[in-house]
Amino acid sequence: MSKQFKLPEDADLARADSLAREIFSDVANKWALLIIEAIGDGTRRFTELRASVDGISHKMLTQNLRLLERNGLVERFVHPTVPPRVDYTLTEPGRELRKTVDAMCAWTTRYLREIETARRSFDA
Amino acid sequence: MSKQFKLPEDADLARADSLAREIFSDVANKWALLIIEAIGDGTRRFTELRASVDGISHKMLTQNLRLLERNGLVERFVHPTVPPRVDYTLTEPGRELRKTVDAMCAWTTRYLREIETARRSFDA
DNA sequence: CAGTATCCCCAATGATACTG
DNA sequence: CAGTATCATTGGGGATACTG
Repeated sequence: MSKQFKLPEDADLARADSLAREIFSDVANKWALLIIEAIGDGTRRFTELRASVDGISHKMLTQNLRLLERNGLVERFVHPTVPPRVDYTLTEPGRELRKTVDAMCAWTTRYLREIETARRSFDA
Repeated sequence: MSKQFKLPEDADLARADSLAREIFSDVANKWALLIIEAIGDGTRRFTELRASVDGISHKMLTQNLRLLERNGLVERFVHPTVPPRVDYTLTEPGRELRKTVDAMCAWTTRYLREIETARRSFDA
């Protein structure tokens, strides 16, 4: 049985393990990863993200931004102006995670053709 | 607007782009990634995977294995025996993707505590 | 054992309307 | 503009039974 997460020898190892699974579930989803990628190394506003993450709904964006914020991957700056302006940036953990997302995107591009071919042969 | 996927200067760039999004959606989901991680560098049987991927249902396992097979990330060896025996292994693209999954798992472990802290402060 | 098929239902999601 | 709240819908996903 391969363990997905290497954990420190800890008294409550089981708790840490379940926490790891929980975090992984939060993070290993399409929208969260695409949002992280969209924020990138910049500062993005809500509307910018909405436009930049293709196909995401208003609700999904807020929901996932809250999730990312709660896990400390994204920082939220509310400008006390009217109309309101909110800027999102990645935190250090967020930036680190982004590196792996970058790798996943690169992987997708790299194997695009192979995958297309595999699909065609499978569908036949 | 940041583009998630860097694509070759291609006549039908748009098509490639939508394909990339599609593949990313297939791949950037919890179950697919955990299955890839569970297969690892070995040869795993259906039942082994079922036991190894915590919380996955019979249905989700078959479904995601088919998806991964269709995209050419896992290979399926059916032994013509009775009872049947089916072995799953990662293909080269699958092994490459696995590296990024490994990175994500490592990230999870690395930031476990920070995230836990962030959550607590957020929930307050 | 591995896989398909069926039923069924709850939760995830979209659409819409409203507020500071 | 950014966000919350509410409602309606659907399809994701579980449970179960059946087959080669």
